[in-house]
Amino acid sequence: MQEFRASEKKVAETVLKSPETVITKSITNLAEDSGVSEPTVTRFCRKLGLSGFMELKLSIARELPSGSYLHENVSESDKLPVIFEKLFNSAIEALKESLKLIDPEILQKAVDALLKAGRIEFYGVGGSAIVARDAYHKFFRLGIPCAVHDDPHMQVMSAALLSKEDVVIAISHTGLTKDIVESIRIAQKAGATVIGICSSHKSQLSKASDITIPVNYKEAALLLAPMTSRLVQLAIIDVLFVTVSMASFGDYRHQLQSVKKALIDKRY
Amino acid sequence: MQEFRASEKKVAETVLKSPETVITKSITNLAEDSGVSEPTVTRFCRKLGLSGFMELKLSIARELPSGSYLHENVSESDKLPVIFEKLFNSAIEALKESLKLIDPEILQKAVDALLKAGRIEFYGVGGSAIVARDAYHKFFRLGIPCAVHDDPHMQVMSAALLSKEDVVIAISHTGLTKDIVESIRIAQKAGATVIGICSSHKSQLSKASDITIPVNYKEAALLLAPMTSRLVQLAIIDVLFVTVSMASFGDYRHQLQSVKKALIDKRY
DNA sequence: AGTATTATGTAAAAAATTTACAGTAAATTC
DNA sequence: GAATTTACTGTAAATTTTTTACATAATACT
Repeated sequence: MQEFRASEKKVAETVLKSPETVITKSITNLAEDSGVSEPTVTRFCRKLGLSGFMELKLSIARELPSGSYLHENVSESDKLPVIFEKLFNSAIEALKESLKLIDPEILQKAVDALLKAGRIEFYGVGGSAIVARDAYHKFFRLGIPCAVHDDPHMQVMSAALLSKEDVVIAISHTGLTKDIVESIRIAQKAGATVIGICSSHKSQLSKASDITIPVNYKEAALLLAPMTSRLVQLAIIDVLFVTVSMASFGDYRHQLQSVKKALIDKRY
Repeated sequence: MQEFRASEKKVAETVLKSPETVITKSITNLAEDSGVSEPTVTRFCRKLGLSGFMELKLSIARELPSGSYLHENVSESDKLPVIFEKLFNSAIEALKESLKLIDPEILQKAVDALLKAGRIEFYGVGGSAIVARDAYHKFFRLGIPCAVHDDPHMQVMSAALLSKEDVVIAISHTGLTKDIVESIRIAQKAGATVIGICSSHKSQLSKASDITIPVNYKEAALLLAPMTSRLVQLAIIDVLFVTVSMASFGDYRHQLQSVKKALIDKRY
């Protein structure tokens, strides 16, 4: 935005105001609406690294969500096909947004901690317990000593036994769950590093964690928030897991394969 | 496709062959590549319900995945930012594809069965146990008698006790897990309706189930398949849950609210 | 087999986008 | 403080792209 000249800023504002209408407009239209001339619009596009106005429209179209019913909550009158579409679309949007908003640097920090970890514990209660369990189910296969606790009492007991190299991954949608925050405080006292996964930057959990991975804090459809943010959380766990197993120079490869082999007889 | 004329089919083929290149082409280009004239391309667009070629390009751009690394597997040399992008993109693609491929009619059948259910049980082992548990965690809040079992022995015992109005939701990524198939056979013998959620049309689970919800059978990146299909499974559970709670005329509304209230003291 | 209808292409017109150029405003230098 | 230069923006023309109108070829039906 700083790089733009006065007239180009006008164009930028018009585009940002309603990107979805720009793609239907012609360059003359957009120029008029912004109070500038056509070549200015072209110059604006060039400055964005695009070949011209045509490409601008195309790249806006690509960014734009494909479905209808965007950022809409489900309502009681909705029938299944509509709920289906709304729900899947908001999940897709949440993942897209996270892809933009989550800083890979933070994830890398989390991975670094996990690679050094002597022991990894996953804490979550209620709905977040599922995510914790999923994480456990993955990391456990690498042969790293792991534990998952959805019982706050087990969490505090287990946390007290951790040591300096150990890592706790704490999951809470709101980041306001008292039990979880208490558990990680104890883990930290014991010297462990805490990775927090939650939806709010300002929550107790993110303040208390050593590394915070923020999920979906731009959520629009409130009713669907817990569902979509949980999908994002799971995807983040996947990223951490895949990166950890790749980063350790194939050390874990035969660990994973032996686990896979053990399951063969369980299938048709 | 049937509606198209010979020359229009040529255009359709060219577009389907590589949609991503069409958006960079001009109408003359596309006409040449398809061996037809420009107006034919315009006519083709009109038949699709679009105003012209311009709109075709835009709507293709909208459909097209935003990220790079499409349908690519993660490889050992990948660093975290790349893994992050690949994983999230394949999750997004999987959801988009499911949105197109899953027939709402089938989901509706599942909902109808669930609405009539006197008791709902969720079965899954290994990685799918997480999905089953998540489903339980949702439906249980509606006040419907529910159970989740990841232990095959518990599954068969519990299944034997079911009756005609009861429903089992069985989850298996491959659909080939012996234990699950055995469990649902017993549930069916007891008279229960079985809803199967799995990735293959031809799997044992889908054959054995009364209602099969297929997930992601067009998967490309094999290594990521279990991760992405699990996200889709969870999203489907969400759809079933939301539809069931909406469909019952708000009956469940205060059930959900009392559950919510019960949790207030657990937060800051 | 001839007529009618449908399908496709050619050429011209219209629309949209870009380029070249000119004028104005601002900034820098003397 | 004036002059010159540089940067910014608009006008008009040229080019490209897309669409429309019309003509011809092909197919089907009587």
